[in-house]
Amino acid sequence: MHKEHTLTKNQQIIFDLIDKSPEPLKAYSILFNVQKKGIKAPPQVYRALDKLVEMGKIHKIESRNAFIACHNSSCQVAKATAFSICEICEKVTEISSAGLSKYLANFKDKDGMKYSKYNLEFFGLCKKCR
Amino acid sequence: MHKEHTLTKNQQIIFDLIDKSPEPLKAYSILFNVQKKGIKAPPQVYRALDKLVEMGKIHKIESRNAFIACHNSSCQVAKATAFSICEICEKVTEISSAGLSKYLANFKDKDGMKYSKYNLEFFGLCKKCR
DNA sequence: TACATAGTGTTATATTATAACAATTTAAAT
DNA sequence: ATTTAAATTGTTATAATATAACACTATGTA
Repeated sequence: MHKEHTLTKNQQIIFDLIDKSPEPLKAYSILFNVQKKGIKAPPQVYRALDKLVEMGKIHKIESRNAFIACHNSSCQVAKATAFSICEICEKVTEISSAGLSKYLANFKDKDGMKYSKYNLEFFGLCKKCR
Repeated sequence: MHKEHTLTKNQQIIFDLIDKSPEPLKAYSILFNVQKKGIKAPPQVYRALDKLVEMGKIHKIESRNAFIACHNSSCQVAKATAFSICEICEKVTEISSAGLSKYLANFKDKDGMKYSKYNLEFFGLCKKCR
């Protein structure tokens, strides 16, 4: 178990915004929303995002270039992420399934290779959109 | 079984390039490589890429913004993709594991929802890079 | 033929992300 | 407390990725 990270000012501002958002946020949308708090330029946003991702506080949804907060308190989630994405309303939900994460964490390819990290994105229609 | 797609001129040029490449290619790298063949502007490349992805002839590696040819003859691969990515040399391999695809195709989340499509990216070190 | 659909060529621009460098803050170590 | 190293910040500029919009051409089919 590693030390709890304390967020820096910019990290905290940006994390709070993402954490409050019901949907994944894109970097420039974050930028526009935090300009009133003094964060004026893209590198400030991207640096904070990078650190937050490293810490596992947020995750990047690769297929959408957007970021959501992690609500999974597990330490491993930064290295083992799974999401469901609705192709209509774009709602994104982090999947936490012990079965799934166990299966993937133990998955070995043909050469017997195991992996240290994975990201899985499922696509379909959410309940509302069916 | 749907009709075999015949590739159009631009699609064929771009598919051939990707298919011959040992590594994933990025859109602008493709563009530079096909300019001598008369494909001069980004939209021509992106349009061909979009169609090729739709057809399942190539896949996009989301975490890398790059494209590789599908060598999996299965019809389902466009909707069910898994890759291993070496974090040192960036080698990318498409994983074809019946067990894995069966597991994921049948995966249901907490709400009992099934998904029509998924993309999985594993990260680690390949044999050479360990 | 004529009509619809898909593909092409082109210019411009939107969106996403990083390089580079100076200044400041923080943490830790004498 | 003072110094030092490391991390963070602020800033400008620019790179890299991707799409909008519109005119035109090719292809398939009624």
